[in-house]
Amino acid sequence: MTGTELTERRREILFAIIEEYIRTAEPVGSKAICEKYMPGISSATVRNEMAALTEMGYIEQPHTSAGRIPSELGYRCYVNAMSQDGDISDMDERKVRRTLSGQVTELEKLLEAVSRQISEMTRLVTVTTMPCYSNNRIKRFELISVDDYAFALVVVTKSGIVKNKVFRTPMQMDEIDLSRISSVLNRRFSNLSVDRITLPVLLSVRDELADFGYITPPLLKFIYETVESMGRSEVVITGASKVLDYPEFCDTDTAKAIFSILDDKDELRRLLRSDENSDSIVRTFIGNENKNPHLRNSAMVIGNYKIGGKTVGSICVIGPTRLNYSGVIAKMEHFTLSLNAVLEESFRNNADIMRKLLGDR
Amino acid sequence: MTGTELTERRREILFAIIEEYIRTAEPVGSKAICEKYMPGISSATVRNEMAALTEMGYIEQPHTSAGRIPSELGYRCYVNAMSQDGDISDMDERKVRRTLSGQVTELEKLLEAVSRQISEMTRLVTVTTMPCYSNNRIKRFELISVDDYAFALVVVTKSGIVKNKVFRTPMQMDEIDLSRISSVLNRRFSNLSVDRITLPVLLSVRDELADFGYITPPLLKFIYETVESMGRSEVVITGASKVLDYPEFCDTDTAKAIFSILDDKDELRRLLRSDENSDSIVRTFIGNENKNPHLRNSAMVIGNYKIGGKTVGSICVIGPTRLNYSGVIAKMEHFTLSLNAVLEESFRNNADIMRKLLGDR
DNA sequence: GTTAGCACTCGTAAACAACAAGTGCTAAAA
DNA sequence: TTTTAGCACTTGTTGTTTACGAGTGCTAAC
Repeated sequence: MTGTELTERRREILFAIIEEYIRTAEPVGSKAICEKYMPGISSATVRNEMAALTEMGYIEQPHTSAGRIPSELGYRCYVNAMSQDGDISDMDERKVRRTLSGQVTELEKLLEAVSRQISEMTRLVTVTTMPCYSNNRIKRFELISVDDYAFALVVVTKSGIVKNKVFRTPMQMDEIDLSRISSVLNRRFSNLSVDRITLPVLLSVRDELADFGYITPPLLKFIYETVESMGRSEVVITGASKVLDYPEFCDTDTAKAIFSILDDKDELRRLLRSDENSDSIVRTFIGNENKNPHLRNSAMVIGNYKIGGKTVGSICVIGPTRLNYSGVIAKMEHFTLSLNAVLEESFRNNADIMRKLLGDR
Repeated sequence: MTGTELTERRREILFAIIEEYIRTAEPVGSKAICEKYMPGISSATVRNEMAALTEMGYIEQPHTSAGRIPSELGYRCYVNAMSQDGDISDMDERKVRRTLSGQVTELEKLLEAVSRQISEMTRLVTVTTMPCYSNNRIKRFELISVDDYAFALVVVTKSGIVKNKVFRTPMQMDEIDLSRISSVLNRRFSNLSVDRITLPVLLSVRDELADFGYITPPLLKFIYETVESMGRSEVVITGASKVLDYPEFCDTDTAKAIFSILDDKDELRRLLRSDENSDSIVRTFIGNENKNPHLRNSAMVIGNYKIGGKTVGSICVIGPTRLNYSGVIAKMEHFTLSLNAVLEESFRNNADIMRKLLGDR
C-alpha cells in the first residue's frame, strides 16, 4: 500500500466522482473521470487512485464491474472542504429578496412563503418549524367574553407573541368572573417563563379559584394546554411531492420511509431541534449522521432562524445523500442569513422591544 | 346481442368481480368467479355474462388473455347498490367513541384526532379541512396592547370563534389609540358577515382613522387579512405515507400526481368544498367523477361536519378506485354521524348559543 | 510513478421458448 | 332457449441462454 493518505490528486478525483455522481446518479468509472475532469492522466492512473480511495473508505463500488459511488465519508469530506465559497445566482438572489420584502406583519405567513421559495429553488422538500416560544416570559393573560358560556383566553408574552383559545363552560360566567380569574392568573404567573407553567404549578392556584366549583379543574387544564401549545411549535411541510423526483426515492420502501417521517410531526420537531449552538450558518447531516435510521439514505440541510438573538425555529431541506451540496448549502446559507437580517430588523425597530427581548433571555 | 340489460345474475357477477378485485388487485377470471361466488353455474356461462357486462361498460379487460377489472361505471353501480347496510366492527365502534369522548374544549385538536383515527381505521390518507367561518357574523373586535409598538387584534364572531394576529407598527400607539380604532371598527363592522368585510368595505373607514397617517393603509390591510384568514380554513393531512401501500400508487407518476395534490392546499379546499347540499351522509367520487384529472385513478369519500346546523368543514379519505367501498363508507358514515352528534351536543348546551347560531344563518 | 494491454467480472438487454391464464366460439346437451 | 364442455387462440409472464459492454485489477513495459 503505497498510500493511505489523501493526496491533492486523490482529493481532486474524489470530488470529480462526487460531482459526476450528483449529476448523473450513476456509478462513475475511471474513464469518465479522466476524460471530463483530468485530461492529463490516463484511466489506469485514475484506477490506481480510485483503488486507494476505496481502501480509505471515501468511495464504494456497488459491484465489481460497476464504477464507484461516493461513501458518506466522501460526501462529508466534500462538504467540509467547500467552505463559504458557495455563490448563488442573481435570479435566486432576487427571489430571496422578493420573498422577504414587504412588512413582517405576520411571521407565520412569511415563514410559509420562505419555505415554499426554498423548496422551489432547491427542488427539495422543505420542513419548517414555526417559532417556539417555550422560553418566553408571560406578560399577561386576558380573558375575553365570547358569550355567557364561552370565553377566549389570550396569552401575551414579553416578546409580543399572542396565543388564544376558546373555552366553553357548562356554567354561566360573567365579566366579573372573568376578571377575577385573569387577575389571579396575572398575579401568580406573569413574568414566568412559558415552560415553567406546568400543571402542578397551575394547580397551586386551585384554592383561589375554588368557588368556581367543578369548573376549576378543566379550566386549569385548559389554561395549561394553551400555554403548553406555545412551546410545541407547528411544523409545515412544503413540496413533499418533490421527493419522488429523485430516482433513489422512487423505490417504494425508501419513499415510504421518507413519507412516514414527514407524517410524524413529533419526529420532525426532534430532528430539527438544534442541541448544540453550532457556529456555522447551516448544519448538514449526511446519511447515518441523521438521528433517524430511516434517513440513512438521505441528507438534511438545516438553517436556524432567530428572534432577539435566540434560535426559535428551523428550516430544513431533505434530499438523497447524492445532494447538490454546493448549490443547496449556498442557497440555504443565503436565505437563512437574509431571513435573520429581516427578522432582526423588524424586531429592532424600537429600543423598547429590544430591551424586553434581551431581558427575556 | 341477447341482452343489454343488467339482469340479477349479471349484477351478482359484477359485484363478485368487484369484491374479488378489491381484495386481490388482480384482474378476475371467469373460473375464479364461478368457484368462489357462483358454485351453481359453469365458467362458460360466466364468460357469456362477462361478455355482456363488458359490452355494457361495467367491466373492462386490460388485454385479451387477462381477466376483467371493474370500470368506473361498475364501481358506481356497486356503491349505489349498497345503501346503508354497512356495519362496522365493535372494535371500530369503540375507537370512534374513544376518539370523540372527552370535552370538546378545542375543536381543532378534536378534528386532528378524528383525522388520525380515520386514517388508521381505513388505512388511507385523510384530508381534513378545519372549520371555515366565512359566513359567521362578527360580534366584536378587541385590540390588546402588546407593547408600545405592537398590538393584537382579536376578532370574536357570534358563534364563538376567536382569531387573533399581532400587528407591529413603526409608530407608538397607546391604549387610547387602540380603543379609538376598536370603537370605529365595532361601530362599522360588528354584526357583518365575515365574508362581507372586503378591502373596499374596510377602506370606507379610512377617513375616520385618517389621523394615524401612513399607518392607516397597512393597518386596514392587516385587519382585512385577519378577517380574510377566518374564511380560508386550514387543511390537515394525515397518513400521507399510506398512499404508497397500494400497488396502483407505487408507480412514480401516479404517486407524484397524488402527492402534488396533497401539496396544494388550495386545490384540496376546492375539492372538498360541497357545492350541493347532498342528502347522503357521505359523498363518494370515483375516478373521473373527481374534479381534478390527477385523481382519475383515485376515489374519494367525503363526510361533512356541521356546527349549528351549518356545514363548516369536511373530512375526506383518498384511495385507489379499487377501494374497499363498503368498509370505508360504513366507517366514514359512522364517524361523521358520531362527530356531528358530539358537535351538536357540545354547542347545544345552552339555548343562548343555539339562538345565536341560528340567528347567524 | 505512469501507462498500455489484457483477462476477468458482472449487470443488462435481447431473443426465445415454455407456460399459464383467460378468452371467444362452436356444437352438443338440457 | 339456455347452459355447458371442448378447443383453438391470444397474450402476458417467467426462465434460460447468449451476447455485449462497462469497468476493474493486475502485470509488465515505459
